[in-house]
Amino acid sequence: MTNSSDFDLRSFSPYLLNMAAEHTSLAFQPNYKNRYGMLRTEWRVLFHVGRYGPITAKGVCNRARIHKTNVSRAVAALEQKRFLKRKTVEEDRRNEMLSLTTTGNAAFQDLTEAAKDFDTKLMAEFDPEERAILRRCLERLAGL
Amino acid sequence: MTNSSDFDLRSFSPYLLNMAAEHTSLAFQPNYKNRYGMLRTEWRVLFHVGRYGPITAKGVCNRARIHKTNVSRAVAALEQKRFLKRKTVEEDRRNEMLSLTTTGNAAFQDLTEAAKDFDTKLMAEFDPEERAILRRCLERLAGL
DNA sequence: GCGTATTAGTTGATTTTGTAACTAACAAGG
DNA sequence: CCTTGTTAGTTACAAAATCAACTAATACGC
Repeated sequence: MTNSSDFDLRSFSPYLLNMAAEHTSLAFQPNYKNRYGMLRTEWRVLFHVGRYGPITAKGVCNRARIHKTNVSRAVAALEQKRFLKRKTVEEDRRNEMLSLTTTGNAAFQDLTEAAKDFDTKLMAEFDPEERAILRRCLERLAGL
Repeated sequence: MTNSSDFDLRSFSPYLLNMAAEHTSLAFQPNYKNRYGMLRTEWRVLFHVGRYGPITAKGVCNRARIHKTNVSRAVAALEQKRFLKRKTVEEDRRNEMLSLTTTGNAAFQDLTEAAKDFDTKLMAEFDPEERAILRRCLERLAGL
């Protein structure tokens, strides 16, 4: 009974989740990689700045759950590519407000549309209740 | 209408999947990391060898969808930790059959039990139909 | 005010992963 | 046999994520 031969890794949720996450992320990757030369982290930061900005790097960390060193590097890269600009907050000079440039905003709009479409196609395979359950489960598993 | 302010990254499945995958994987990590000093890839390879072995590295690649370089390194690490042994197949000396040592098998049994328990606890939050739907969706999204 | 603690953000070193080129063993066609 | 092609697995190199130590600015306690 303690025999492990009845346990398949596919029954192990973290494993399945990783497979699904990798598979879908990889499928979306060309959108930001080929067209804008962005990394996954950069696209995520760009999204958060576009959607919730002006916002501080710390704010992005909290919302996106990305470590501050990675945010820092992504911000530097996005700034160099002229997608994003920063402005020190005078009341507390430790903070920098991040916002998108016109170019950055265009990319953001474009990628957001692509993401919407991508997601719609992905979810088209499931019916509405399934989608709702899937989403609820994932949010819960993600600790949101 | 083309406005992106109504689109939250939490509505984007690849993102949600990544969050859920990271969160749950991180929660399980101590089991193989602290107790056996293994990396995630090593634990996955150990599992596949234990569950489906004797098996070749290539076989692990296919089943586990891990790239051969990573399997190669994980096998080397597991071998050094005396969890696994290899034996060249004499009929075709390109192949190596991988199998667990006694120590490796003990770790495998132990970790498999831990994985079962972990998954049971994770899934306890959902009712049976939800679980079934979740699993079906994930398998589909993972391209299985 | 002044020493200490905190916080935002950056930088450098280490580790891990991914990519590409490589070796060794075999297979197949001539 | 001997060239060409293919497969299993390794190694070397580049890209990326993680971790720790650092700077700069502010807050707090006395």
